[in-house]
Amino acid sequence: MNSKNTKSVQIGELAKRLGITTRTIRYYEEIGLMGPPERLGGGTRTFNKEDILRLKFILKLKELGISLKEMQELAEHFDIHQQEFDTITPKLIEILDMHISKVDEKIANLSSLRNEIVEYRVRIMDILNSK
Amino acid sequence: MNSKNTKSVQIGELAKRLGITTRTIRYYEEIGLMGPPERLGGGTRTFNKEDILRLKFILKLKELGISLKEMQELAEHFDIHQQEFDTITPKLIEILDMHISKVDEKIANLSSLRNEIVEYRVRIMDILNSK
DNA sequence: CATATTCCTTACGTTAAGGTCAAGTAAAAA
DNA sequence: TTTTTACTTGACCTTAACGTAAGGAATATG
Repeated sequence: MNSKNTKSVQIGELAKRLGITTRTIRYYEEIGLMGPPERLGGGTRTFNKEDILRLKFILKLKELGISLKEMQELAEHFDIHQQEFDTITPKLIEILDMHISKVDEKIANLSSLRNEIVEYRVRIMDILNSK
Repeated sequence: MNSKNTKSVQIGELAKRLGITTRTIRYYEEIGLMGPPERLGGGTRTFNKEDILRLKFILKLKELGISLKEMQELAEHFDIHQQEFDTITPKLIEILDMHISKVDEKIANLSSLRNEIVEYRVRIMDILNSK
């Protein structure tokens, strides 16, 4: 079973739990989003509760459409890195607000795009019908 | 001036007119969207009225959010390739309709994403305020 | 202990739509 | 004619977020 840490998990198990691949987890570590986890004697990664929380947080932000690069910038500002992971600062609010605006903009763009397509469609239909 | 064709243009001029780069035009030819244009003695590409219309059409569809790959499929179905470029068939209508649905879906997704972000934001604000 | 499973690192592949040289010709202008 | 542009092909580069081996070591199971 487990020797020192009561609730540590290996990478495969963790990936399965979260519905992602091991590659994804290693990748997040690779680009500095996850910070080096503890390792077993042989080098096998071990993730504790905190690591898991952080990973879930990352996945949540990703779900919200925030890119990994943006998360890196986020991590620069207030340190997700240094255990103060749950000390959420106004900077996050700021970023979320920016994201809301971005989303609003995208919606607006898509709406006018939709109109254009519909118009174009109408014109084509007219041509077809006038033959 | 011009010897045989009255209104033929070279690639640089055409690119400038349409606000794109020469690379783009060559690329469209490369992937078969444009079909081989006529050439001068030395190999310089020459684009006639028809070529220009086709290119404009491609750019229009691109503006509408249709990918180059989709245009290729489009070209398979009814031949943009063989001068019947302006014989618009119902297949184009079909594709435009598909696109309208896609756009609608994207809008819906972004809307619920927006809600989620706002909710998340509210929760964070609550945490900050309760401190 | 042997085998099966999981894990490790390294590193190239993937997608879209071109961008960016580089080396070499052709055409247009002076 | 010389110089300056413009054009040619070929080939490697770019971004995001991983996918997918390859080859080897470690852990778990019978």
